[in-house]
Amino acid sequence: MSWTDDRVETLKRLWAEGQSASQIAKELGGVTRNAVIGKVHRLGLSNRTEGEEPAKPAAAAPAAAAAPAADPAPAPQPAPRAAAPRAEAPARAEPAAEKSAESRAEPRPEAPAAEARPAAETPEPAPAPQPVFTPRRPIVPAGQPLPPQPSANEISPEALASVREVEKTSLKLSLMELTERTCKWPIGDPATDKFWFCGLPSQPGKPYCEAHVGVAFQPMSARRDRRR
DNA sequence: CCCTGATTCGC
DNA sequence: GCGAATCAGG
Repeated sequence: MSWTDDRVETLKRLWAEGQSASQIAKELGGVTRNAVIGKVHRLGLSNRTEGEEPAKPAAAAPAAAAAPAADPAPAPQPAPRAAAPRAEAPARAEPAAEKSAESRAEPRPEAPAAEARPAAETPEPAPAPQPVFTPRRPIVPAGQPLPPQPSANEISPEALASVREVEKTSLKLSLMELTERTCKWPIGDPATDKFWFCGLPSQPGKPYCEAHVGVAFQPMSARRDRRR
């Protein structure tokens, strides 16, 4: 396979989305992750710190240089390995007044209809997973602002939200694409085209990714526990 | 071990 | 330019 204009375009897009080289390689097909990485570098889009120059302070000034008067940068801040890939911010005017909102407490990132279904009864979680375009967010681990809730046995809303988030970033693999290390959690309706498998890295020895392991392996039904 | 990207270097 | 091999890290 060669790097046709089309494939390069796809590469750029996926890379910008934050997909890993191996994932991109798999989607493109016919290339290895090395090829992808190599191409990425050749294209010069290895580091996506757009709008922010790496600021390579030419600290290698010859010793002959006299006293630099005032030392400006006291904290060199060793460039972090690789900035987390963030989605393109919606180019918007930035009113200075925006700052006040900064102190606001976050009103909870997502709160979709967290219908508490009967535990791990049915594997089909999302009734209608719309193929919405995801801006590639780094999976919020759903912290733990809410300690213990009523039933410690139920799937927490956070967990459900987390799962939904994860499913947005699922690789949507087909049956054939599943391997021993991809999450095999089914998403969507098998009777329709909107069906695929999660495909995210599975937990070692488990059939599902971390998020799905969490909802798949419940400690038995939460209800009817009081029975004695 | 699994994975990640980075780099090298023969082709 | 390409990408396998290798390196370096998580």
